[in-house]
Amino acid sequence: MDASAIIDSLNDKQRLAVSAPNRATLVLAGAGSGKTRVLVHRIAWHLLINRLAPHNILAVTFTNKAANEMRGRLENLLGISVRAMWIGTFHGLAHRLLRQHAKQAKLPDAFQVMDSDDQLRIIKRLLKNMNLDEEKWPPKQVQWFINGHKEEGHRARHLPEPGDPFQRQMRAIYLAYEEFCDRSGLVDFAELLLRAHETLRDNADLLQFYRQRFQQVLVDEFQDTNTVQYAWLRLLTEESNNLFIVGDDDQSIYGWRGAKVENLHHFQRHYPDHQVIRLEQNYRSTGHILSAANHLIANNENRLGKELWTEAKDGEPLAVYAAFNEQDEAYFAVEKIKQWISDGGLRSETAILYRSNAQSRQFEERLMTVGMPYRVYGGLRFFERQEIKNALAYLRLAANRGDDASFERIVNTPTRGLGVKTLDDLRNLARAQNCSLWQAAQLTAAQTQGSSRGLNALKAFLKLIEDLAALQANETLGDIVKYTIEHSGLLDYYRQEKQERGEARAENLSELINAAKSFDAADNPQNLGLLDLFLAHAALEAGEAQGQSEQDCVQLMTLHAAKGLEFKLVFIVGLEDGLFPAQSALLDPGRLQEERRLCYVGLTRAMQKLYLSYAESRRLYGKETFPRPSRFIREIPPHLLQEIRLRGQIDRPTAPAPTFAAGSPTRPSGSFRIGQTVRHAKFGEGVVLQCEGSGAQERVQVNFRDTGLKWLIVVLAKLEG
DNA sequence: GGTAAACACCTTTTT
DNA sequence: GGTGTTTACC
Repeated sequence: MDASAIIDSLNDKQRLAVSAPNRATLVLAGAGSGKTRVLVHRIAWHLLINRLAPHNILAVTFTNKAANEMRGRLENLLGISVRAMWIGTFHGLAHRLLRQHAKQAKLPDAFQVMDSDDQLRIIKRLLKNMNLDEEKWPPKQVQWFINGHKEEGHRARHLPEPGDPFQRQMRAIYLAYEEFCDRSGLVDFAELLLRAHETLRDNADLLQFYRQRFQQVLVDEFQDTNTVQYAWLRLLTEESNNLFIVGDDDQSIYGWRGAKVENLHHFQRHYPDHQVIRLEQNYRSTGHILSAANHLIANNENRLGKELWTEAKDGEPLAVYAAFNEQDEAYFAVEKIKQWISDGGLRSETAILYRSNAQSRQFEERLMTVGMPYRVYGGLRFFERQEIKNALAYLRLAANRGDDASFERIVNTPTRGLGVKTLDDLRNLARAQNCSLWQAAQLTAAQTQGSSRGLNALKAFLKLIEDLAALQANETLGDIVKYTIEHSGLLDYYRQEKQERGEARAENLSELINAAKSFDAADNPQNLGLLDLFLAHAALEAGEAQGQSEQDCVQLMTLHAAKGLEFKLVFIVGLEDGLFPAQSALLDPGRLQEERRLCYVGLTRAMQKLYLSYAESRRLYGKETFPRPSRFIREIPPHLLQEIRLRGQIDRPTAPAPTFAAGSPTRPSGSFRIGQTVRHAKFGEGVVLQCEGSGAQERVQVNFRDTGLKWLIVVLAKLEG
């Protein structure tokens, strides 16, 4: 394979990026401009043209999916395996680093990774220990505080002692949390990043080693990096300047969880010699869709600047549908999808995108009634299910008796007569002795006289865990997991649980056994315990929400989840001020801009046809609301939009949307129908929402497009309609 | 220890 | 309004 094979299939800008000289490079890659392609080909270029070995390259992504895709495409392009190459997520790579250098990282060899759920449990336990009221110190907020500081690179001891008593207490909790994690050998997600950074920073020889090893560092979705992630990258590349980043400031939608778009600006300052390459040719969408997206995003400030273009045709205008209410909106979308199918399209080519998960319900119900298969993204993933987490907790406790979090989780699951009383005694003893719950349990079992129910149960539990631990020394991973699930009593416990749910859980448990049997740690070649790696894998890669759904189905997801995907037919629904943009963003210019970028991401998912919809009336938290159409619709030039009606003044033929009957009944006797479009001399155009009274008392409530809700006396208002 | 009633919550989410 | 979680009671 030679250079031409890497270069030929690319456009000029992509070539420029792939063959760029070895110095800091920023590729501003617009949506659908082939950014993964550039990354993959750039790596191939290093291997074939610059003669680098695979282990000289570090490629970082945010999700496992992106990492897997990159590796797959690379191997496809090169026709060889690139196992020696470090391709992975920030967290995965940090984990790998820490495992290999646990000593320098000041971590126990068998340290365990915990997910945010584990973290929250620990915080709750800690608050109880410290006698703090959860009302006053909400665990979620504590978690947010701790993670926020870790992502900024701050340890509790680095924080100045605040005067504010609330902050001071927060800091104290953070300190206690760190202490607990250290003692239990537990590492949370943010800790992986922070610890990896500190380890390199504080071990000169290690840093030198990796700086020499990673001659090229490539980063995907750079706009999503947080402070520590960027600091870590900088540490590795500030000498060589060989940092190749791909990103799009217009698609930065994770500011709320610590991502810093500013890192793009920092990069330009920290690497003064850098080059910038813009990928602006879009291969995904029609001209009209792109034009709409460009106009929308032009309303944002401080952009690095970029305008997408395409050689594709303009295509159809974007359709805008003003639904009567949320059910009507769902009805509309599903009708259009039915049409798409009958025109020969696939369900899997269509996606309904919404701002918040709660919105999926209406669409699911509608899809269900018409019997159309669909798939909702999001929700609990495999390794996050409680039965799985319980099974893992047994494995972890047996592997590491100091893991109090796991101890708490399973000591009485399935129930074995270890109630609140016994546990409280254990916790008190553990605190008094400053030891783990496990040690406290051992002490109790050894010292307490008699044979109360609780004591026997405790002894049995200790024995069980010891047995499981003995097993771990000798058996294969698959057998360890199998035996653990069976002998812990979990399998029986879930089997006898009510019907379907129990069955599903038992099934998941056997799926876990399968996963263990086929777990292949080849990607992590050190001679570390396979079980430890498996457990870390479970935390770092939570798996899919649903199993392989091979079926051709309509795709439902949040706009966030849609990033990186594309569909021929896209619906962006709930385009209402207060919903999208979200209520809390309306008054904050910074957050409003992020909402706009989210909308931009949504628009650019569509390849052929895009529907935008909003409801004129929506039930929100049990209350009827009359939102106004989203400002984002107004930011798209009218000539790109086409208003669609299924109903309205013309006629509403066969299908009165089911909800009209369910809502307030229309009054055939009155002069106006609900949903009817009317015109007022002063207020302009609007839609009738409610009618009441008759004759001189007849009043109608109208939602005017420009001025919002008004009640009008019919005989006075001179409404046309 | 398991169930029902009361209660809080209500963007977005990957690792 | 709907859901998930804590509390109260048997």
